[in-house]
Amino acid sequence: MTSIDLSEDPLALDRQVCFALSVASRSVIAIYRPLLEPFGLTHPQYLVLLALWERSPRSVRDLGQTLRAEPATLSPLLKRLEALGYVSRQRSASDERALAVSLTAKGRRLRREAEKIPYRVVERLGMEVAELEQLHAVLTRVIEATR
Amino acid sequence: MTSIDLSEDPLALDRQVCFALSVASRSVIAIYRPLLEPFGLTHPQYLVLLALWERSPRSVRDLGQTLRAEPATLSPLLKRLEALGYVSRQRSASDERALAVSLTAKGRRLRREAEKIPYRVVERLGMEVAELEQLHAVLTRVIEATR
DNA sequence: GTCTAATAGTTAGTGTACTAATTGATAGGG
DNA sequence: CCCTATCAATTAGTACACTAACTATTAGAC
Repeated sequence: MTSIDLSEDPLALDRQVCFALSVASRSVIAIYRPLLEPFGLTHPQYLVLLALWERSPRSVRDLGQTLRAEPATLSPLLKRLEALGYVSRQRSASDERALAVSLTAKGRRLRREAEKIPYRVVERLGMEVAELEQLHAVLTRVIEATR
Repeated sequence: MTSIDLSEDPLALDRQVCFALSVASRSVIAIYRPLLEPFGLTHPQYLVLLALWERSPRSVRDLGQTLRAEPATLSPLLKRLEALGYVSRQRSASDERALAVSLTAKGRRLRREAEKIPYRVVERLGMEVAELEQLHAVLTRVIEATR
C-alpha cells in the first residue's frame, strides 16, 4: 500500500486525495459513456433515472436531495430527459410550486436494458467486487464527513 | 462495513460506486472552495499550480498528461490563471507549437500560503490520516484499472 | 382575511469537461 | 528540397456544477 507521508511535501500532486478522487470519478464516468451513448444519456441523467426507477413521480427537490444536486443543475437536465422521452414534467396538483417528474413508458422500459450496465462496468474495471465494496464504504464515510 | 449484494438490485442508487465517487469528489472539492476563494482560484486551477510548483515551465501537453485533463480544458483555464497573474504563457523557443507555461513570482509566492490548505482540509474532514491513505490507495487502483 | 416569510423551480453567468474541427509548426520520406 | 503526416494548442458546441437573482405559490402570524 502506498504510504502518504504528510510530514514531507503536503502539496505533492500524487498525494492529494482530492486529485485522485476527481480523476477516479471522471475515469469511471468515462467507462459509462459508451454504454449510455446508445440511449442518448449522460451519466448525471442516468443517475436521475436510477432515482426514478426507485420511485416515481418525484419532485425536483426530492431528486436534488437524493442525488445531492442543485435544482439549478436538475432543471435543464430534466428538460433534456423529457426531450428524450424518458420522463414527463408537470406541476403537482396539490402544490403548484412543485414539479412532478414521472417516468414515461419508454423510461420504464429502459430499466431492463440498463440492468446490464453495472455488470459491464465491473467487468471493464476488472476489480474484485470486495474491493469495490470497500471503496464504496470508504466513500460513504467521506461523504458523511463532508456534511 | 456496508455490504453490496450485487445479486439483488444492481441498479439501486445507494450501491452505485459511480454515484458515491461523483458525490465524494464534488463534496471534497466543496471543502477546498472557501479555502481557495481568497486567492481567486478554482480547484482545477489549484491542481495546475500543484503541478507547476513541482516543475516549471511545463507545456500544455505535459500538464494534460500529469493532470489527466484535455488540452481543450486546460487552454482557457491557463488563460484565466494568467489573467490572475499566477502564470505566464509564451511559445517555446525550440518548438513554436508548444506553449511554455511558467510560474510568475506571484505564483511562486502563493506556494507558502497554499501549504496550509491540505491540513485544513484534513482537519475539516475529521477523518484519520490512515483512512485517507487507504482511500488514496484504492482510488489509485481504480484509476489504474480504467486505463 | 391579509401581509409577509418561506418554499419550489427557473434563469443567468462563470468555470470546468468532453468531442470534434481547425490552425500553425515540425519532421520524415521521397 | 518539398510534401504530407503528425503534432501542439486553440476554438466551437454541448452538458454539467455552482452561486446568485428572480418568479410564482403556499403557509403562518396577526
